[in-house]
Amino acid sequence: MLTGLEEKILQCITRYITQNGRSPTLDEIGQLLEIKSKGTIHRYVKSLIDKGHLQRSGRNWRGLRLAGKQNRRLTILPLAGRIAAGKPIEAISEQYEINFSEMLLGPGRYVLEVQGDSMIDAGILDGDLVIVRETQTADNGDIVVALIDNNEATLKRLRKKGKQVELIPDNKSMTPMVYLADRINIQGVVVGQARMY
Amino acid sequence: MLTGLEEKILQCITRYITQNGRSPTLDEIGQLLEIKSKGTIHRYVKSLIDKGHLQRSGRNWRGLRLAGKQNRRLTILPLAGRIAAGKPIEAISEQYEINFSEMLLGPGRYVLEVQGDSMIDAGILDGDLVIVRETQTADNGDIVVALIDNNEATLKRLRKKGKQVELIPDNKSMTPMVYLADRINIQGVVVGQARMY
DNA sequence: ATTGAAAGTTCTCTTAAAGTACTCTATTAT
DNA sequence: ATAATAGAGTACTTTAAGAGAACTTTCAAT
Repeated sequence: MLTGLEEKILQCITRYITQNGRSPTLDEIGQLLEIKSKGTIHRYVKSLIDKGHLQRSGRNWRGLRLAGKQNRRLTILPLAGRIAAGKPIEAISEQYEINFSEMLLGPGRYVLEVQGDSMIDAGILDGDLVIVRETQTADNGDIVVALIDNNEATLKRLRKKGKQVELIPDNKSMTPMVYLADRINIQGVVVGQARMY
Repeated sequence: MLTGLEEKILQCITRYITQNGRSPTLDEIGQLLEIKSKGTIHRYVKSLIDKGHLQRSGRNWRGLRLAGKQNRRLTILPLAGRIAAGKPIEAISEQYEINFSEMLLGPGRYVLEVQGDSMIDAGILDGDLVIVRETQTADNGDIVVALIDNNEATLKRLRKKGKQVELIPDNKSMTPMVYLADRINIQGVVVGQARMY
């Protein structure tokens, strides 16, 4: 069970390591999180180590490692290999693991069932589920949940053009719709898609 | 047997946890349910713990956990409603929940990464993940992992025709392949598909 | 090898927030 | 009438979070 700060610090360290390839110092964590006392940081880093989420390699500076102990588990399945949908090629290769919780977890995630065929060229079919991360902002090219005139929601690909916003269906037989930016509210961006047979 | 308030509080906590990934504080529950006294909330939370519907992990803040099956939680997301990919229609409906572990868990499940475009008309794109249930048998129309001559694996839709087996790519520009039944071994059927952006 | 700055560790002190344990009251159904 | 349910409120305890001082260890430049 992690407290709010422990969670924040773990995330911060994780991000730092993936970006910079080495762990941050206590002071750097403090800077990123706007906490002035490295004593405080140290306390929580230590408790993260105790709880098994981090490891310290020796006593080096920047010696923190991610341990990722219990994080996974429920949403992990063996990734058995690649399979050709084109020409038949090799089947099972090495044992890997695929972590669905990365896609699913995190605050502000929810699921929508898709109705209609407008995103069919993006492989999102009628009846599919999309996992949405709540946010007000999105980048060009993102698939977004957009609210039009605070009243109708739709799933489209986003393109911003100055004061205009284009909502583009990924379906050759449909045409993009253009709106003034203030008519459109982004509700979230699609971070995953799933289908059950 | 739960009283009305106990029921409400349990629901409230369940929803909060599935949405935010951590349990609410007593005050937050009170806010959501418009009850001013956290003493009252505490009384009912306690009785829910006594009755076995909730657990408290240590004495932490936000330390409530849903009892019962632990399977849940990580693989459950709120299903917020349907969204039109065609014409914009209504957004959020009632609060439902979608359980990914149904799709993911279970014996003999594994994941394959799809290579190639031969199932593109079924909404399975290059790079997608498919969740496969191991089995030797499959029905007509199933998407299967088929082993050809005990040597090459491929992902195709199945059609059995007497002594022949047809492996059909869901791609207009590709042609089905026909084999004698004894050259084909079914390895599994696709029960799910997922994609991460 | 020495040394000083940077990083890590161990404390104490403080405050705000959350949880717990009561009492008192009102309503409702048996 | 009585017991169960539901709510308000008060007082108290515990936990989370932060500041900062004092200390030790590591690293790199000389």
